[in-house]
Amino acid sequence: MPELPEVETVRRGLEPAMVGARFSAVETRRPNLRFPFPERFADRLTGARVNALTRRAKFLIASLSSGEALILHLGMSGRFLVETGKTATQPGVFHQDVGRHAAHDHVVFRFDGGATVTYNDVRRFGFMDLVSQEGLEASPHLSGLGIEPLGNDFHADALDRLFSGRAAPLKAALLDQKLIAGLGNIYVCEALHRAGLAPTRAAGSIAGPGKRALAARQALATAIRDVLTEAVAAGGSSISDHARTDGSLGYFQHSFRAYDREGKACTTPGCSGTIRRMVQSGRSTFHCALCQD
DNA sequence: AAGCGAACCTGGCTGC
DNA sequence: TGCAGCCAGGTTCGCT
Repeated sequence: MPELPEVETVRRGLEPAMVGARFSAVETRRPNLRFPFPERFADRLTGARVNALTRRAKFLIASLSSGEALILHLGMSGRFLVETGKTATQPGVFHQDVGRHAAHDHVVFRFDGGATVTYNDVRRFGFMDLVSQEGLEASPHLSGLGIEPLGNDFHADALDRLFSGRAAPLKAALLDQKLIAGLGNIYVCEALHRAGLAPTRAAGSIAGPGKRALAARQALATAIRDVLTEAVAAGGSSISDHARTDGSLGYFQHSFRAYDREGKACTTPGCSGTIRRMVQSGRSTFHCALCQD
């Protein structure tokens, strides 16, 4: 499910229920997700108040009154459901379509105001960790992350610096969280299509002093920022698993120009090409061979 | 060092 | 209807 726009959508959904609230009870229904839960996970959370809920790349970070920070990652299929005290008796879309969801409810956070936040993750690639707030930036999960693509430091010059000398294809370089943190398969495909750049092109080819390289990295920086901003505004993309915290669906998938459009006409104005699917480093790449080069 | 493929895990869809 | 095979938003590990 979740790339940056989906994680940001989840953050905005969790914020009103969690920030300012105190954990009254925490229930883990299995010993691990992708990794084991940290020692005394429920005990360390219970009684702590959430001071802030922020996002770094695809990570959610809850700053706690205990001095610790709760790090959350949704993996491929992680989702949260918020039930406020008032509507707790009203089943949401989230649990409506079968028991499959309840079967994969792995963690339940209860808050003193009566709200419940349930974490559901079919494939269990997500994880949760607790670290001290002082050690947050240096923690193994966050320390190696690259720049935020929606941050002020992200622009064509940053791409020049990051991609210089890189032989890896643009697709792989953009997926590398150590360079730019937050993009995933969908938005890399979409950004490259918007920028008119072939996914197979060497990342280093858009670095350096040439005019064409400069134009290419400016186009790419703009495309990345635009597609992420539009996707956040749409509440993310709902392919199969992603849902917002109230169970409703994001709708950016209706705006895809390349991803999952194999065989369909390219939508670039004036282009008569067709979207093709190829595999790069084990992931599907969707692109137009005519207008991306 | 960088880059690629496999592994982690479950479920949905396609095709025989 | 059943079953095998492929595919899925991410990250990490191990082998070139």
